[in-house]
Amino acid sequence: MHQFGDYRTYFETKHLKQQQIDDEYVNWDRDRRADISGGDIQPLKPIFSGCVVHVNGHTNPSISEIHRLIILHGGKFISFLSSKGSATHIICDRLTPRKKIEFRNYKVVRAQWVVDCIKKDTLLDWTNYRLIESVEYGQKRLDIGTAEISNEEEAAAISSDSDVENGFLPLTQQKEQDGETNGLAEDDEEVADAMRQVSGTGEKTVLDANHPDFLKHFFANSRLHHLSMWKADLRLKFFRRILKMNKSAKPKPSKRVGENAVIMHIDFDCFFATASCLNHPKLDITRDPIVVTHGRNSSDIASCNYVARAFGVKNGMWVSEARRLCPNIVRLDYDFDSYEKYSSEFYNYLVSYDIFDHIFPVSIDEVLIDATSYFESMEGDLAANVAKLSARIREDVFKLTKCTVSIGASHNVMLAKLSIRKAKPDGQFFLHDNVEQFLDPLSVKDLPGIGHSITEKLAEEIKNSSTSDVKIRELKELTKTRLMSVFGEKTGTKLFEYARGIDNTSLEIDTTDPEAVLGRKSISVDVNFGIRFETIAQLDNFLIRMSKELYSRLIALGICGSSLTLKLAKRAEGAPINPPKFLGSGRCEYISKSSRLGIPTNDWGIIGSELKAIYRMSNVPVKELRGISISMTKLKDVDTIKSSRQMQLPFRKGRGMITKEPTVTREHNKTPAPTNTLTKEKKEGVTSVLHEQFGKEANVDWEVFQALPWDIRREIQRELERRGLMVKTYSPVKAPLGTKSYMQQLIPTQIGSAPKYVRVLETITKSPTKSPSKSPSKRQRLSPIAKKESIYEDTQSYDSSILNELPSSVKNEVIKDIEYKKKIKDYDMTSLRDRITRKLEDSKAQVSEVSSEWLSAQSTLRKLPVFLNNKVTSLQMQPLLSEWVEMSLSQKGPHQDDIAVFAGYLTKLVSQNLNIALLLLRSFRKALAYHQSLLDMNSSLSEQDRGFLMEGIKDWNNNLNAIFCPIVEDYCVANNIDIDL
DNA sequence: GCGCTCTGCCAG
DNA sequence: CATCGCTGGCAGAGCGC
Ligand SMILES: Nc1ccn([C@H]2C[C@H](O)[C@@H](COP(=O)(O)OP(=O)(O)OP(=O)(O)O)O2)c(=O)n1
Ligand SMILES: [Mg+2]
Ligand SMILES: [Mg+2]
Repeated sequence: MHQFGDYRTYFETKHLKQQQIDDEYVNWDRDRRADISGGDIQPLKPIFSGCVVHVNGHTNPSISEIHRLIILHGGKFISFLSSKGSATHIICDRLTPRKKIEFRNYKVVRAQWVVDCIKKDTLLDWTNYRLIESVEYGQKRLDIGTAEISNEEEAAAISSDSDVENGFLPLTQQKEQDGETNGLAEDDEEVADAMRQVSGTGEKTVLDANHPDFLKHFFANSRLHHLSMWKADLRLKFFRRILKMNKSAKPKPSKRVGENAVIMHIDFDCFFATASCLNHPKLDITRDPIVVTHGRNSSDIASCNYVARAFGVKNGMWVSEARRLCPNIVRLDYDFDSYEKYSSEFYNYLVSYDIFDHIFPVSIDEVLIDATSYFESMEGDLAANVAKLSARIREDVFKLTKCTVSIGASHNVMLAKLSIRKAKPDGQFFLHDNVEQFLDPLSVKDLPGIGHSITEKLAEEIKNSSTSDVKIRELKELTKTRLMSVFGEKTGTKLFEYARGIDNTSLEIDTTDPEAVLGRKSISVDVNFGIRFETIAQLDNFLIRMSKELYSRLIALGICGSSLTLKLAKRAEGAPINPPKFLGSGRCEYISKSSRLGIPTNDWGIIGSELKAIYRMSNVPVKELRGISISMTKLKDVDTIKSSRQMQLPFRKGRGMITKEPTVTREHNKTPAPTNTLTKEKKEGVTSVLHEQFGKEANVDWEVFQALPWDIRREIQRELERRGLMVKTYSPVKAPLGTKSYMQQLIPTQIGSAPKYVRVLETITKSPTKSPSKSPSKRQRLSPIAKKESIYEDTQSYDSSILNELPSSVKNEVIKDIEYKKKIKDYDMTSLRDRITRKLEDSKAQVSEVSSEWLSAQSTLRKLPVFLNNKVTSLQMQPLLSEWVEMSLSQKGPHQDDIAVFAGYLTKLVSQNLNIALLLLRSFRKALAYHQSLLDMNSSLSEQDRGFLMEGIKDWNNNLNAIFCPIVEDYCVANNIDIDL
């Protein structure tokens, strides 16, 4: 990879340079024409705006001519493909079979297209110039059916082996006859090189989560991601709409339940299938069995039409299963843009009615409407009126979207949802009388909110035999008490009431709850696809990318959270290493762990560090990971945080702030993208503040510093180092092992006889484990502290040094490793040790040894002199405290003198810098939680050790809760600060 | 009885 | 090659206080 890394850099640089040259050329040309025409120039129409064009092989006109034409008309030209997807069009007059597959996801178009576009002065439909002719799909037997290149290419790819069985004619491709010799006779050597990059080993396609662009790529293609995002957007939009309407003093319709209420449930029929099918006029949604999917076997079917359903095909089913049921199934590609478009038409139409009491978006293709008032105000027969409105809505929506919707109506939400099942497809049904007869024969599974598990459990409860599906008629025979004892209070009641047609769900969105103003209670990023890691470093990188994704979403909403949860999917016992679905998660066991951050944040550095720390407490080997979810709860509005006493914190506002590396944003996100410019301004601002402070004193506001994005922090840190205001050795960037220096401060010479320090020697040494000469004495073994420091190197962001909660965890892991090495065979531990050794080698630092006497001398420490040392800043305390906790644990807890000293210190700190105080308390909790978990999972501890540790942890917790926490709490109460310890 | 964490369920 | 198994809310069990 290394050699290719350089190669790639070369290309990237070259790429950037070319854009500059292109821009210069465009300017030059404009000036030239201005000269010719005497200043009065007609700017060329930017017909290729948005196009990124790449030329492959020999073309007519030539590559250089195309290059010129494209850039003069507003397009971009790239002479190589740095990664898939960077070009929007590939211009090519000949295509080898190999290239055909390589370019399957591009719009491959003949050079004449460029010429004709300029002739017509407009961007012509590229499909008329596509290199490969459209496939005929007159017969519905075809296993394809899209006009998109990708499917044609698929067809071409499989034609050789399965054309007979699938019953379609291979494409006629005389072009392929040209073969390699002709097609690859590149006159542009650079292009050839670039192509080798793409097709060779150097450039990997986005496959698993290790690729830097995996998240972007994955989310761009994930239907479930789209569904979730659309839903959240809609909820927010309608929530805001209600807020606005309430403000404009419009009396909100009173809630009505019972006989009068009319709830309408409107839902597109097989939405994705119908919408995608509209891209293919030759297909008939009412006759051809159609599914929307990515792949051909273990790929999910997002939506299938009603023809396919007649065969037993269902949404969510795999293609292989569907094909078994219906061999002639036609697979179509997703078209998320068009789904969004149709949905938008639909919702705008509904809003324009302005007669409904409530409009409640359920999903992109589905709403619940409370039309009680409207029908109350109508004359005549209710059923007739409902039918009339339903028919009109269906008709109008079809005119707008060419998609059919169905409508179910009844007196409550549950019955409306059931009614629509009867209505579909392309129908309507108003359930108003004979409810019991309607319900009785239905399956319990049909009830909304009652899924597989509950149904199964109920089946066990009712019949002795399992699985046969329980009808509502049978459900009614169970008493409410019985249901509640089996399913719990809520679920039991729900089952009981639903069976009798009772449902009091209101469509009204509660805007009175102050918490509801945020529109949500949690926000999360989940990935359970493509998760395959070999090393913890890969995982760490991915966690950072996840954190950045979460950060962008928090920023987009202008919120922060103070509780973070990491959920891991671990390959289930007995599940195959490679599940049937490529890069899927397979059968998994789920483990979740949450952490209170103390104060709300959206900083990805903090989030990332925290996640790494949580993971390390999880005891799940990286190789076993199949999925990762992170989620923020206890959300707060950024403005609320700002106005509530913690103003000094530089929390980012709703928009316009972003770290240097722009984070992935959802493609459909309408929020204006934050700009880098603002970051720069911000950064300069911060730096100048810092300059002022330098003038006064070397008094860096660590609190502010801590809350900054890591890149800014690093910049400031460099500045501080330059000015000698920050101990350089605290920087893992420049001196990874340097933190040893504070160990020297921490443990002064007064203890014991002939103290031996951990020292970092600058000498370059290959093998740190074999350096007896530099050792003060005794047997050689790696210092746990030295190991700890080397771990820091794994993290690339500066925040990990100052903010990381991890140190104590990892360090203790290592200590445990050393102490109980013989007893522990844990996979993770071993790999951790390897990692450390390797890291030490990499860092080429030689660490001298700590004798066992020295270690035991430390554990008898009674005071931490650091408290008396004014030179140690508050933040630098953090790692020291972890040391303290750990040392004292072997003594069944901290010494009361130490507690008193720290309590005194804390009392002062709290008024000076609350944030740091909170951070320190958190360190304690973390360290204790970690030790606790070690204790819990390590069954090989001796009873004595266990007793010591248990007592120590208990004692610590008592001290923490009885002494330290009240100090902070009292201060906060006195100053009216809202905290969450 | 209350609040917290963790797990499971469900829908689109 | 494949494939793109997300996300948020609610309920319940279990635990500490
Ligand atoms: N397991 C699922 C369920 C749904 N969807 C997507 C595709 C669906 O088209 C869309 C809407 O979901 P519906 O439940 O409304 O299903 P359909 O619209 O496809 O069918 P119908 O509503 O006619 O039952 O959500 C999905 O991707 N995966
Ligand atoms: Mg639908
Ligand atoms: Mg739907």
